[in-house]
Amino acid sequence: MTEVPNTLLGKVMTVLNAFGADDDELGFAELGRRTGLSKATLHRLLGDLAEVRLLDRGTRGYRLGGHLFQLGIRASVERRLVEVSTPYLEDLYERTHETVHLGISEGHDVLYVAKIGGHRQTPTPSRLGGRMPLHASAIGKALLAHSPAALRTAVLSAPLERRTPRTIATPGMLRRQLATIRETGVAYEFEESRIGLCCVASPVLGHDGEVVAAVSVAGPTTRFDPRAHAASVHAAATGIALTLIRRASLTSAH
Amino acid sequence: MTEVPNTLLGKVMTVLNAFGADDDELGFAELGRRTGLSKATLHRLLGDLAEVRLLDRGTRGYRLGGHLFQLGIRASVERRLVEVSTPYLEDLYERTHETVHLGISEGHDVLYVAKIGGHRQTPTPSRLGGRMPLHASAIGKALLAHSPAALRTAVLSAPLERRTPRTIATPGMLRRQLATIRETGVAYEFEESRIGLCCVASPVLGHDGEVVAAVSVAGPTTRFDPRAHAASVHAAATGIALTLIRRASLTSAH
DNA sequence: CCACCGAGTTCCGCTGACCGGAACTCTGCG
DNA sequence: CGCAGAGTTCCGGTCAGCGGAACTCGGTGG
Repeated sequence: MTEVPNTLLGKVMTVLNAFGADDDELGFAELGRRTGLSKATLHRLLGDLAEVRLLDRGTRGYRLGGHLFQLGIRASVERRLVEVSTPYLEDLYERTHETVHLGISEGHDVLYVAKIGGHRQTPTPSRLGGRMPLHASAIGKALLAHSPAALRTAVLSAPLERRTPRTIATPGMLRRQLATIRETGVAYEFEESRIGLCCVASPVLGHDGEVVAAVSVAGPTTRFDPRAHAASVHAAATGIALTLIRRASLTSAH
Repeated sequence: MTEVPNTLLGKVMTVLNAFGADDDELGFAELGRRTGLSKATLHRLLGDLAEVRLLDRGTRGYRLGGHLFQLGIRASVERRLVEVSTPYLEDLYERTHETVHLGISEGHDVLYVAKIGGHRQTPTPSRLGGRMPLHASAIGKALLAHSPAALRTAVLSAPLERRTPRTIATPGMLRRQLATIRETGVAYEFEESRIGLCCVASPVLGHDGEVVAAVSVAGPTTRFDPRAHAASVHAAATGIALTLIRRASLTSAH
């Protein structure tokens, strides 16, 4: 865990971060366990957070509140990314009719920030707001390959968690793949995050080459050939990148 | 403004709420003006907020932080709504090729929570996370018509802000429209939020008739006939409602 | 060159908001 | 009935947070 200063804000963040991507509602006791706060403190804090709607009271506990959603959707950098990307993701979906993702890098994980997949989408291990280790998915590898060296060595020197038997779990193998990805701008994944699932991904690069996000298309191993869609994914990622840069230069001009 | 208790959390919310949907970055002084906090307090608070990434430091000030985005995307109720709705919105977009919106009711405003519109989308006055008075748009009227009587009377008795010359600004007229909408389940708008723009909207109702959200399709007055798409919009809204209810009964079963 | 202004930062002593241990209520369960 | 786990309330001590004031810094104009 990260070092949490003993301040109100620190406690607030501890509570909010106690909610994982898959948690719907958490009860008082569960939150107590996860945060390590004393009952009295936690009780008061939860009450206060609910009052400002950073948390909502549910039937069986608390959940992240509507106000949080409202604020989050306004976070300008990410919103801009989502707004700009959406049309390209739609295109990509219309072309492939497979599940399309947009993810950003957050710590040693991918954070999924957008997803388009139609009604009969192939089950992916991703949820909006969900996470996946960087090394265990196409989108993650695309991000990682173009990340600063510091992050890459950090990930490579930490143990590589296996999500499936096919997850790349040896640093050497991963390092070689990343080199290839950095050259080609395309990352593949064959059942590395979930059995039965294949992906292609491509990075969205900013105006001085730093990686901003990555786009991927995922489909079932049986009928989906990632290579067939590499060009489309790459084109979408490039399109997003160009639009972002154009927008940025417009606003900073004034 | 709402009464803000003199507590840290209260100040935090004051600061975060100082950011409007259109604000990108706000400077120290501007935040001081909007929040009314003393310089010393504000300075410390901003530093702390930046440290936990509820705010990010930009080149010319502060903006809502990445952590906020991450938490917001996890707020379960809204995330579920977005996840369930997306496929239906995609359908609607593929069918109409016009800008599609999803909005929820928040105070006396619509809050736009999703938007699909392709590259050449017609300019709408909405942004993701943006707001619009309930009475001044199709999506707002759809929400309002199915809202609890208390909200309706509150909106009807407050002055109805004009966004264009065609905005419905007389309570009588609005009340009559709302009655019709409640019967038909379809709301129209003709240049009431923005000149040149027409909309159709339909409410997404929960399992005991309460309104959860609303869907709309918007297009330019010149080539867009809202009536032509009423059925599609209504179908999408109903589809979302059914899926939401099905999901809810599944989780509450266990 | 200085005087002025607005933006942002630092200092410091006072104080009440926040802390957490402990005692309490309220369930459901065997 | 007694116990265990969830959640709530009480209360005195203390330190995090408060804000006035004095400061730096960069720009502007007289």
